[in-house]
Amino acid sequence: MGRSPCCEKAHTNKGAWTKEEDQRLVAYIKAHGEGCWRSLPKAAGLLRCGKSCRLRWINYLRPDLKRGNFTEEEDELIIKLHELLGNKWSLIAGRLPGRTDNEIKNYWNTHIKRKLLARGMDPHTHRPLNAVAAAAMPQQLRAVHERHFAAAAQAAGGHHLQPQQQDHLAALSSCSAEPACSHSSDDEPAGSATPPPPSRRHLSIDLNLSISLAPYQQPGDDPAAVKQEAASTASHTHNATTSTSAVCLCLNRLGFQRPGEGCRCGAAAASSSVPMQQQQQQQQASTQRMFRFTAPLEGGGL
DNA sequence: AATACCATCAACCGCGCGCTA
DNA sequence: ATAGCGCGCGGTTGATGGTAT
Repeated sequence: MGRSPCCEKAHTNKGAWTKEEDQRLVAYIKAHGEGCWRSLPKAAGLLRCGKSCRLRWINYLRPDLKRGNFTEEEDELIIKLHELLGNKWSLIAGRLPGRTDNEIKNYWNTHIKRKLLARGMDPHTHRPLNAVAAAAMPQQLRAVHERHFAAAAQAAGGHHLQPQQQDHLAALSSCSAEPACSHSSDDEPAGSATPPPPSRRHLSIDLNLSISLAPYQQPGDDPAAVKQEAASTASHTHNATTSTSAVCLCLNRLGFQRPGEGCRCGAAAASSSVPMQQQQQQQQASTQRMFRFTAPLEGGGL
């Protein structure tokens, strides 16, 4: 199907925003709230495209934005989340209060990429740049590595994984295919022959992730409904693998717009019978809640 | 002082997804 | 079932400021 332009481009301003435009946008959103970006420019008296207004608000004008440099903790968190999620900047941003996807994306491209390269890491794969050596990792060494990781997960408590889930989790960790753990900090050159205890290596940053079997089922859930939902969830993640196992990432403010989106969170999806106003209130509250994010594991299932 | 080069980041663009008529 | 719309996302671009020569 054809696609209509997002707005009338002939009569819109482009480029940097003026102070007056900012003030108009802020005043309008304060009065009427976010949303309806397409009609907002006209209503607010702005000669801007709706998308441009949205971007300006989200990336620059929102009152809850944290300005200033990224901390070392934020750096490490971004690296870890990128390792898990890839270039899903909005999801990563959901884990960093006050930071926007655009900001993180820019920061990644200008700072963190270089930082990882300096560590001898590939910023895309989070593996050592010497991938040939990594591929030749002896099976025994790999097994030892994975055992370390599983033990650490157990020691961390709360996550009782099936052996194959442990394998999957280990596979998610770049360490699983590395001759030596390369999650080195600046004072630890990559390629050290003896991997330090995984409990420190892998769990030094609490990502608040939980592992569970998909679909996430609450007591009292109708099994048929759960089954149906599992199918729907799989179809919008990675084209429905045959696997039923999933990594369920319980992320605070992961980026979902509605309760229940992406997964059956304990916070519960808003019922369609709930009045619109109540749903909106729930939606607002939900941004401060925990959500679960499901994605099928690589390479099949249990 | 002038110029070139580089780094940063705000903003734009195109596309995909979900919703609805 | 399908077309159209609105929104959000990720990649890219371009303006600007800083630094090196």
